[in-house]
Amino acid sequence: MPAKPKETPAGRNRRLVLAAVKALAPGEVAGYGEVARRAGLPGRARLVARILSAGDEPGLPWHRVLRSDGRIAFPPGSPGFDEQVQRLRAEGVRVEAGRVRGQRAAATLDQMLWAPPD
DNA sequence: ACTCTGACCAGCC
DNA sequence: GGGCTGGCCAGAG
Repeated sequence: MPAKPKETPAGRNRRLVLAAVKALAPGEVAGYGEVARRAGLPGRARLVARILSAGDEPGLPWHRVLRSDGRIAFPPGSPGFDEQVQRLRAEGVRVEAGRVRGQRAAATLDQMLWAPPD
């Protein structure tokens, strides 16, 4: 076989992030930081945001990724905002005023850090 | 190489 | 709950 496509660091990170997002089950939501952490890239929340904004990878459940406070990342009223809300509701996620109420939406930091394992 | 800009986050006040 | 600050780092100009 010809030359192997030598994966760049950026390409590797992208692959890890995409995998972490794909791992989210329908109805499950996670914050950008949480996704980054699961991808083995703690502190790289912004990288996750950038990768999602690229919009590649068809079928990627990008709508399951929220800000750490449970809010939609898009400005309220924007096309992306509306679409994300619709997709989430279609999966049974409760969304009110741009805020996700699903149990696992990382309610508050306190709960996130001290929440008992279910 | 340098500056700006982000679908972000956590710590503090 | 709200506002500011510093940290993160990859593209674009």
